[in-house]
Amino acid sequence: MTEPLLRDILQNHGLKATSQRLTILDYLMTHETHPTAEMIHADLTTISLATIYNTLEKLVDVGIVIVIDTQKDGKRHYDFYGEPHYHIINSRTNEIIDADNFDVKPLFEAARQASGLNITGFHIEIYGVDPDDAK
Amino acid sequence: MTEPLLRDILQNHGLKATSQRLTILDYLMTHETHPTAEMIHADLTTISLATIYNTLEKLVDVGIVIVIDTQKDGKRHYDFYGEPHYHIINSRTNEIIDADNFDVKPLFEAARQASGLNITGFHIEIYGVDPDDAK
DNA sequence: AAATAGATTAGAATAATTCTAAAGAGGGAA
DNA sequence: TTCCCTCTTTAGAATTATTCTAATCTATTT
Repeated sequence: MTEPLLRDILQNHGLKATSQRLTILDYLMTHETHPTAEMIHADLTTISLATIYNTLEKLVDVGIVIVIDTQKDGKRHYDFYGEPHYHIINSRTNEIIDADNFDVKPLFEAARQASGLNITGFHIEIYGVDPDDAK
Repeated sequence: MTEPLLRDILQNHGLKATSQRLTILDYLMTHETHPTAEMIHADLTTISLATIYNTLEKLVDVGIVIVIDTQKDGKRHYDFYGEPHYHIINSRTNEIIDADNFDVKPLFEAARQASGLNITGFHIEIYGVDPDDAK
């Protein structure tokens, strides 16, 4: 991704555009691997692990990135959240697939009715298994 | 809850009905607090923390209990999952509300189409804020 | 260019969770 | 009922993902 645009994304969300943040954001936008902090650090070795964590926290706070806890490996996975989407997780392989072929408006309305809250976001994980996996 | 039924729940899922498991399952079924392992241990002091963790893992494996990661306190919260439902989380207070006024069939069908997997379960967390909270 | 609020860093600290290996107990078989 | 075997429980140690510290650096504003 071109640098000026990444810069704008950060600044539009009130974050200083440091070189580390530009690098990490670019990494997240160009990888569909749903990486952990450690995985990012393994690829971006010049950035300290503390900065990886700090930056991810900021990006999550402003809503650019979301956290997925697959609850299988005890680590948090991070996902660039440019367009709202949901996740389909293969229970055998733990592979995470992004999907957006579902309209969340009815769900939001149901949640508003049930809680009285103004709905601000959602996380959806759907679990499945390969049809030809034995049982 | 009456003991024989708890026993059946465990045995129907292939788990031995130990007294610790009966106690923990009863606790989960009678508390809507979405407790952490530590919270359960604080109330059931005679059961070791390792057993709390071991038991929760088993209950999650067989699908009686699910994990909610609110991603706010770094701890896993556990929820008896007798009837499928989704969660509405107040972003200010981190309160977790159970709700079931939503039909997941269309979502399951969308996920099946997107992934080709046989869908086995779901986790949905909807985030919201109190309408009269300032901004 | 200077000022400053915020960011980065290495390394230490924290704490949730998992592991170990020894002792105990369900539940099926006879 | 009693035996037996496999699975469970336990205390405490170990692990490790994440957070903290406090010193140094830098992006942005004036």
